[in-house]
Amino acid sequence: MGLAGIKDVADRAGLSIATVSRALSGKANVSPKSRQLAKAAAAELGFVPSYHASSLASGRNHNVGLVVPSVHRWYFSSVVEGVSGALLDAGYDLTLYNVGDEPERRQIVLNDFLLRKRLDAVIAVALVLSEAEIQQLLAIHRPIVGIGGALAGASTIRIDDARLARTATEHLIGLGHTRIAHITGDGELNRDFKLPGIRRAGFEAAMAAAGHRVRPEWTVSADFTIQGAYASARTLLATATERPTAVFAASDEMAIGTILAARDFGLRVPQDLSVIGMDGHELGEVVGLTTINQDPRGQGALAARLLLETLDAGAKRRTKGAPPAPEATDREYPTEFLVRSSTAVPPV
Amino acid sequence: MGLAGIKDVADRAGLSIATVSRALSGKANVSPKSRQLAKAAAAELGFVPSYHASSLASGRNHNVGLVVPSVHRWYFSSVVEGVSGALLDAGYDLTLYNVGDEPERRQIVLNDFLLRKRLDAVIAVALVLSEAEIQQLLAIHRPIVGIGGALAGASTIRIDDARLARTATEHLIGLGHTRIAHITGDGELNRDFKLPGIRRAGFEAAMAAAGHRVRPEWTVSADFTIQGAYASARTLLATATERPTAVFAASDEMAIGTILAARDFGLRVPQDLSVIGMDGHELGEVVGLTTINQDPRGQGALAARLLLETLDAGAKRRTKGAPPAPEATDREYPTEFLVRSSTAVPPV
DNA sequence: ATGAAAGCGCTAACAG
DNA sequence: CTGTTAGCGCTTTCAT
Repeated sequence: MGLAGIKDVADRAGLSIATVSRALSGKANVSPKSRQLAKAAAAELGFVPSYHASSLASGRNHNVGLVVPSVHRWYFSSVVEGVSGALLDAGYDLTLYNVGDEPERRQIVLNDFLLRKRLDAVIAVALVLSEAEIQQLLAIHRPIVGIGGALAGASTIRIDDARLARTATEHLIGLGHTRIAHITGDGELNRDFKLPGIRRAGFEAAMAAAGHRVRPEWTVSADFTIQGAYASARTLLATATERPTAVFAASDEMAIGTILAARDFGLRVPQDLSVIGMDGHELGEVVGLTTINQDPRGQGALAARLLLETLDAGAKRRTKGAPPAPEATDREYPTEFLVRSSTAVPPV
Repeated sequence: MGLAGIKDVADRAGLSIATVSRALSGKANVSPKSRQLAKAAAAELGFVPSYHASSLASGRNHNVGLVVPSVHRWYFSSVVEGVSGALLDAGYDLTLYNVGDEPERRQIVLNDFLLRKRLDAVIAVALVLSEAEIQQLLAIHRPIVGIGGALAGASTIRIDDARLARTATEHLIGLGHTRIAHITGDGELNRDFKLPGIRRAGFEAAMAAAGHRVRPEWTVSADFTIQGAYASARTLLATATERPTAVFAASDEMAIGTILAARDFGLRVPQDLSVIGMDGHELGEVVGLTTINQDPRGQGALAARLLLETLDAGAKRRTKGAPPAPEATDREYPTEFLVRSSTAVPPV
């Protein structure tokens, strides 16, 4: 009990190591009877193959790396759940790299961890990688897929943030709003994470197209959390005169923070203030948030499935020179506009 | 470039493979000059060691497994962040097992994934493992540490949930409340996760000690999310007559859901209803939630550090029979009672 | 269909 | 201090 090698299984089954290996890994050229024998012996001994040995010998790791800025944020943990589920079902391990804010940590992960040949593939979420960094990864023959971020040369799954931000803003404009504020991301975040800028550009494009003025003092930034946006929104809404009639927050979390802040000032949503977000946070339901639902969990699951397909297809080619034809596809993931009760016509 | 083995480095440095191995892994018995040579050659070739080969040969994996019910929930993602940071700093990989609700998945993770000998240790969060399951893990000579859950025979880091729940309830009682409701966890959750029951017991003990009646209809359950508790709290607070004057929610998320529900009914917190939670969710600040702050991130980091120490100490003993003296310590992590503005004396 | 044998890339005694 | 020699536990040709 406890430790049992393939050798033990072979002995117990009265077969050779080679046959047991083939039998257990579902390969062809094994008689039904031998396969039975091998499986029985393995079960009896509680045999679990050493993945190190098997990886070393076969070149397949059954392990994919997932790089995220912070699992503590809603969007990323959603993606992680999606990726995790798909991987677990396929018998793959998931190695998580929670890189956080510090650039050094990002460097270490990119230059050391990811290159240790332990991973069959890597999924990078909302991470802006340089062409060189991507090449470095591709150089070790590992497919990469990006979620929610632009990865030149690698496959990506994403939504069209610019267009959707524009759509969200247009919803407000369509209701008759002209005095619209925007909550965007912090400068801090923009470094490796240019999404706030993209959504902001969408907002500004919609405003410009409608001929509405974007007031600089009505574009405030926060850290993409409820509490951060709450604080920013309080500042935004503090002055009763010259108050916007609507807010487009660059994320649902920030939209929710805004709604909480509005309530503090006695502002009714949507009668006094309309608020729209983006992403599809579960909490949006509770506060009746109008939003555009992207399904990060689904995106994660899709990314994992695509990767697994690629890996199954490419089988083994470890020593070979050519990358497993990444074929860099860029898919747009479907979204859903959810009109709930946080948006309405502006007050008269 | 791209692929370079230790052999290439040895050739380039004019040293033997063995010396290069020693030099690069910082071992003793290498002349400064040789070490320099080896490092230079490695750098020039962009050599990154294969962890499979190295693990297979040395028995050390530089990889710890982390098992959590759901990274999507605040508490768990906090722990993951803590563990991740400590591990990354130590050069360790983190393999994440997000087991979710399905018992089958839990089984698979426990019986297959964790036994694949890829892990040096495992951290299990809020997971109730049977003695047999723990023994199975210990049998493969891997230390286990549990966070927030009872693991017979393994080391654990946890808070005294029963006592703290009691303390929280007593805070309410001390303010003069007698009509106190409790929001506990779903039956669903109780299966592998008996924390709700423990906190509930603490609540009931405090009530009994004070001679207050625990009304069955005032103990409602939810799924430990804001939105779930919001729904449950709406039911609880719906009837204006016979309404509790205070609520002790078994988690901050549920306390926040309760506060949101209260607002919907026009109830002011704390004037009309006092609410107290437990855990230390960041969002608690925004709504002024009185709570008991446990620092899950810190707990995760601590668990990881303890494990790393054990691993460094035990060095190698792969083939040896005896476990690396787990010495099953059970530490209580410090907490902090945070009185904010969601609790006050009951309405007259 | 099966077994023998040759590694996968590195570490760890063991001699020098 | 350094090189030589065995493996770590599997997978995989290659014969049979």
